[in-house]
Amino acid sequence: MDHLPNMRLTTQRQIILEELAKVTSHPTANEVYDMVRRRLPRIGLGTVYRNLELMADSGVILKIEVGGTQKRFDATIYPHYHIRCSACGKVDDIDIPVQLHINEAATAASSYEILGHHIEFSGVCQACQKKDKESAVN
Amino acid sequence: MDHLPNMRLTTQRQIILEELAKVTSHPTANEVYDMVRRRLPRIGLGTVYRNLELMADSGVILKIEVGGTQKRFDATIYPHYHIRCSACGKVDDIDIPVQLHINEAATAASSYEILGHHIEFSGVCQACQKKDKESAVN
DNA sequence: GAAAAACTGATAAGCTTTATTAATTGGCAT
DNA sequence: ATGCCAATTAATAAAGCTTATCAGTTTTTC
Repeated sequence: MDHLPNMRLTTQRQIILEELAKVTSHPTANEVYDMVRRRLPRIGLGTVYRNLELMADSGVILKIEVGGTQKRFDATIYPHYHIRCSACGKVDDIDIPVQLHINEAATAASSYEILGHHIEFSGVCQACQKKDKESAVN
Repeated sequence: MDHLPNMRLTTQRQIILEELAKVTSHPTANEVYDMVRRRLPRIGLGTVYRNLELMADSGVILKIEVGGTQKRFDATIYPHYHIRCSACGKVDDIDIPVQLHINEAATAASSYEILGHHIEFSGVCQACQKKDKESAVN
């Protein structure tokens, strides 16, 4: 949120961003760490955490805090919603129109100063639907 | 989600539910633990976690997984949305109409089997708005 | 009333995230 | 180019939240 005074463009930062931009899954910090480590084997996990957090604060990437215990990150920063598989925990984008009007409804209904909203759908992904059918046969 | 074979109504379970029903905040497991411990000083934290999880699975209470790292619980189980203060992390209910239509939109837009959705607003609560103004004077 | 099942409390273990610190690096002004 | 200094890094420890384990207890069932 704040101004970022002298944010250096380090190798680590560049590669973290590049790797995150490669995928459309919404990796956790640890998953990003695994991806980046293939190119920078000596990078520390703390560096990945720190930079993901910094980049999210500066708006370069998106931090997604949905169901489940872990934070996830996304290089796609335009407003969009997510769906999370209740079976395997996978998170995908879901392409429905952004519901601008509900922020106004929220402003009217609450004493908070509204900053925004996020919608998270829950469902069962195709892979897990298949698994369910198979195990139902037993 | 599953059938719950012989779920006993233990003292611990009753008191956890009673204490949760007393508040409209959305306490974390640890906060529930603190509340319950005033009446059952020897209860274990694991028991609180286990029972909150069980009751959420059986639909008696609601498990809320919003921004922030901790799970929160709510004795109010009718569908409603939440707002989270980005400054202090407090979670409140927000009373706007449930957006039934977006589940259909999601079904059309995705290969997932849609189970439901949740909307989380982010904002600044009144207490934190005051604090902001005070510190802005400095 | 005995056997089976569910549950508890205590504790340990697991996993994610944050903090600490000495060493290194990138950017800027000489 | 060179040197300086703040920002950054890697490594590690520490912290925080949640889940697993298990012996002992309570409840149910027959």
